[in-house]
Amino acid sequence: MIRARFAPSPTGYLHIGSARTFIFNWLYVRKHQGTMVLRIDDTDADRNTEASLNSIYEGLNWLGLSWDEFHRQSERLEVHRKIAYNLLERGFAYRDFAPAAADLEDRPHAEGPWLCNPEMRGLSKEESDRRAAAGEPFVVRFRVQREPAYEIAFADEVYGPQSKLTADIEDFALLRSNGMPTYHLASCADDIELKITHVIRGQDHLSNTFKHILIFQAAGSYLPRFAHLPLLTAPDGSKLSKRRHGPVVSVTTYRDQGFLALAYINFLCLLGWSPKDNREQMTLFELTNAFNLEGVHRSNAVVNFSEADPIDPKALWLNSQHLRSMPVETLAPLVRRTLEDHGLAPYGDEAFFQHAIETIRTRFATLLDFSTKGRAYFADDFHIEQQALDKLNVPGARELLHELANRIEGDPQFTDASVEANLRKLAEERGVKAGVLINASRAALTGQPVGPSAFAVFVCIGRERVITRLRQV
RNA sequence: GGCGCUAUCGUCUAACGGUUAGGACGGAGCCCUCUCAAGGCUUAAAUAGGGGUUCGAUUCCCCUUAGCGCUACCA
Repeated sequence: MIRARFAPSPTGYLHIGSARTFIFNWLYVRKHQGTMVLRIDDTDADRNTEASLNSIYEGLNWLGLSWDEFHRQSERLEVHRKIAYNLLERGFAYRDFAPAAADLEDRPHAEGPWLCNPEMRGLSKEESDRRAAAGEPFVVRFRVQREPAYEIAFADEVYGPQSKLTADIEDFALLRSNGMPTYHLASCADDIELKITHVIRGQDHLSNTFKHILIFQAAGSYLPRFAHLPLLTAPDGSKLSKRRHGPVVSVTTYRDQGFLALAYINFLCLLGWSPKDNREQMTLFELTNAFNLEGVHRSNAVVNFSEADPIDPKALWLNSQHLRSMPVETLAPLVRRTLEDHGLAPYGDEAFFQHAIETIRTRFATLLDFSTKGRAYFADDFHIEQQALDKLNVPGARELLHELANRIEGDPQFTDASVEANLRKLAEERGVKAGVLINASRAALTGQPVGPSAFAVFVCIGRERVITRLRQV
């Protein structure tokens, strides 16, 4: 039985890279009928905020992918400490009474990495116990075996065989001087306790995995399988950060930009993974079936955005593809929600509503378009754009539209074909090009210079409103 | 500095050691057309550099270069 976890730390909103990690975990778990564990890694009290936790939920909820178990590390501190003290007891760890390095920059890197403080590492048990009992603060460090040094090896499901000498691993901290566990300890302790079988996470942890294996082994635990994911970067190859790249790194931005959760998931999946059969647009079902760790890349993927164009064009394209191909019954509630969020109460019944969506969806890229470019299809208080105005300002156009309204009023059929016949006849009688009248009609009816076939628009908007709008210009 | 990872069109990616190096986004052009999309067709665009191994390297090995990650009492 597969058990995988997504373990964000609440130090910001849900990051686009974290979202992809969650999605890959979810896909893997669902494909193998396993258990998805959501674990909040909040052991760093100084940096964690409740606001950030909420924003992570917000992002996760929008994606709409569920989890089966939920845990918070801050509520599991005893589990972590128990393991740390067990390691201390058995000599796999020791107390370091040296004060924390005040300034990291001071640490001389010239002669290689810092490995340990030999004085502290060499402290006798009696001495260590005595100083601890006297209340001296200390950090618990893992005693990495170096004499003889040996090679730690594991096979990453994505990156393949990995190995590292213990001589290159520093005595990392397990417990801070305030008694809180570090990430390494808490993560491994919980992975053990929660019986996690697959650790699927960002590649930034690839080299940390050696430390984790040390902990797993010292704790006498089985080893989960590891799969590391390539990182998502900015176009210049740098790490995505809010400070430098702004809202493009937050999942909620895409939601607010009118993205469909599925399209966004689809887009994220294609970053660092490929079904290898040229498929691009895929449903959740297809993604779940196709997903495998073999298809995951080893090199980082760039999220393609710029200041002028903050959304990756491919994401936008994928969104428009889903927008036009998903079942209209599924899309309709999302559109309604978007309209309502923008203070619009769409008129008409559900059939009318869905017909309007069908009429315009192929030329929209996001849900937001329905409330802007598509406003006239759902409400009467739309604004006529300048370019549309230009089409209405053609000499004689308004009079023709008024006449067209009269003829439509007298048309018992009011179909695509009958409206077209009426319009073309009128144009011919008055010696104007049909196109001019067609464009003017669309402008009057929708406030837009462009849009669907004008005759489809007539039928979509409905006779009463068509007549009213044509007479109003 | 040390250790680790990575390297195919601008971007996302495909290619049992043998392909005219394929697809998609974006770009350009054409068709369709009442506008704009959509759709169809065409087109420009890549194996980082150097050595090996091999009859033959995008593919395997080494070096260089570049990028990224870790090297915290952050995760």
